[in-house]
Amino acid sequence: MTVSRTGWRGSQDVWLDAAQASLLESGVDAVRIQQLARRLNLSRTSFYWFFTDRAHMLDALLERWRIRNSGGIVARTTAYAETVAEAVLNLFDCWLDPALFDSQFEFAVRSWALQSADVAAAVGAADNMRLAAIAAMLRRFDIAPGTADVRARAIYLTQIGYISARTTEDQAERMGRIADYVDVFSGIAPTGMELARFYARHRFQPPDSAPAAPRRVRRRTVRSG
Amino acid sequence: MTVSRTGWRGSQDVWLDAAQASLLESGVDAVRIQQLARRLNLSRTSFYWFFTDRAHMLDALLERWRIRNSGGIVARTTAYAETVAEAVLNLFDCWLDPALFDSQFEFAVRSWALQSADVAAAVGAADNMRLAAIAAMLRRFDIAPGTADVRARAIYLTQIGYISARTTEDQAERMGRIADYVDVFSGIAPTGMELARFYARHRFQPPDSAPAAPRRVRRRTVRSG
DNA sequence: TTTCTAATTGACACATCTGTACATCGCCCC
DNA sequence: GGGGCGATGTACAGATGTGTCAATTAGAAA
Repeated sequence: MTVSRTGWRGSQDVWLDAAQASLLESGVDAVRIQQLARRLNLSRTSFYWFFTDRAHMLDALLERWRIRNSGGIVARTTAYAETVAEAVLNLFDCWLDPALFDSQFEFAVRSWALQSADVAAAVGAADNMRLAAIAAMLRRFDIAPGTADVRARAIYLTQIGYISARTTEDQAERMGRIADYVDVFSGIAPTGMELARFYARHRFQPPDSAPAAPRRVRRRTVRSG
Repeated sequence: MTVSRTGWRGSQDVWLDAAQASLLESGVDAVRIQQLARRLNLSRTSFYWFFTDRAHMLDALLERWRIRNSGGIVARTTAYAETVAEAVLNLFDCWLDPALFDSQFEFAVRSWALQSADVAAAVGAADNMRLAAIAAMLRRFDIAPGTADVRARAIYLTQIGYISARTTEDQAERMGRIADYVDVFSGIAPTGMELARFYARHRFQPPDSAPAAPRRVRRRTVRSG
C-alpha cells in the first residue's frame, strides 16, 4: 500500500499484505506470524512492533475486506441505466473487475466465518446490505418487491456460488454466457447495443460468428401444464 | 453409522462422526486428534488403532462427503416431471431435505478445498457432474444447450451461494419464494397443482392469504430499449 | 478359567506456534 | 559524533499438536 520512504523493511501494511496473501492461498489457519515472518525474511517477534497480537492483525485484515468488497457493489447498483438489463449489466462489472470486487478475498473471508462468530456476523451484515442494494435497483425498474427480492438473491447468490465453485471459465466462455444470464436474472434480454457497451468496457472482442444478442427470440410461456 | 455390539467405546465411525461434527462446526483445522479424543472421552493415542494418521482420517471424511452429497442431486434430476417447472421443483427437494443434500457438510468441504489441492479437485469434479446432470434435465424439456447450461449454473450456484451465505430463512419465508425462483430459473411459473404437490412433500401448509401461485400474471417483454 | 486378540492407555520424543523481556541496530537530527 | 527512537533480533517459557512404543485392560472364545 503506502510505500515507506524509510529504510525499515517492516510496516503494518507489509505484514497485512503477507497476511492477506496467506489468507487467499490457504485460509485463516495458515495466517501464522511465524510463517509470515519467514515469507518476509523478518524476525517473527518484530511483528509485535506493529500489532499487539495475532487477533489484532486478523481484525485489521477483516477491516480491509469490509472496506474493499462492499463499496463496489453498492456503487454499481446506483449507476445510470435505461433498462433493467442495462442495470444488471452494470452490476456484472463487479464480477469481472477485481478493482470493484475481489472474489478470492471474498471466498477466503466466507470460509473464515465458519470458525469465527465475529467474522460470520460481518459477512451476514455485508450480505444483507448488498442484497438490499440490488433489490432496490430492481424495484427502480418496476419489479414487484417480492420478485425483486428473489431476483436479487438469484443474482447475488449465483455470484457467491461462482466464487465458491472457483469456476475457471476463460473470458470468451464467460462473455458468451452473459446475455443469457441477464435474460434469466432480469427477465429481459439485453439489446445488442447494451451488450456491445458491456463488452467494450471489459475490452472484449466478440467473435463475428457469435452474434452479440441471443440468437433465439424468446417466447415466454406464462403458465405450464 | 453401524452400531457396534461390542463394549468397546471407539470405532472408525465414532471417530469419523466426531471429526465430521468438528468439521461442520469450525472447519478442517479444528479437526485435531487431540480435540476429538477429548470430545469422545478417549485417549488420544487410541485413535491410531483405527487410522494410520490424521491424513488417513481426513481422506475417509472426504469419501463420506463424496458418497453423501452427489447422489441425491443426480437422483432428483431424473425424477419424473411433466414440465420444466415441475422438474425444477423436483430438484429443489434437495435443498430442503437434508437426507438428499447436506448443506453444512457441503460448505465445510468447500472451505476445506481452499487449503488442499486434493479436496479442490474432488469438489471441482462434483460440481461438473452435478451441473451436467441439471443441464441434461433442462435439455429434456427442449431448452437449447447454451441456455440450459446457463440456467443450470444459475440454479446450482444460487444454492451454493445460499449455503455460503448461511441464510437463515424460516420455512414460510423460504416457501414463499419458491414459486418466484422456479419462474426465474425455468422461465415458466409453476401451476398451483405443482406447487401444492411440492408443499405437501415438504409438509408445508400455505397460508390462505398467500395464494399458492404467484399473484401477478407475468407479462414477459422480449426485448428492452 | 484360561487364553487370545481388540482396544485403550501413559510415557517419550519432537515439531510448531505464541507472547514477553531484553539487547541491539539503523537512521535522522542536533 | 552522540543521542534518541523506530525497528529488528535473540533467548526464554509455555501451550498445543503429532506419532511411536510398550504396557495394560476388556471382552470373546476355548
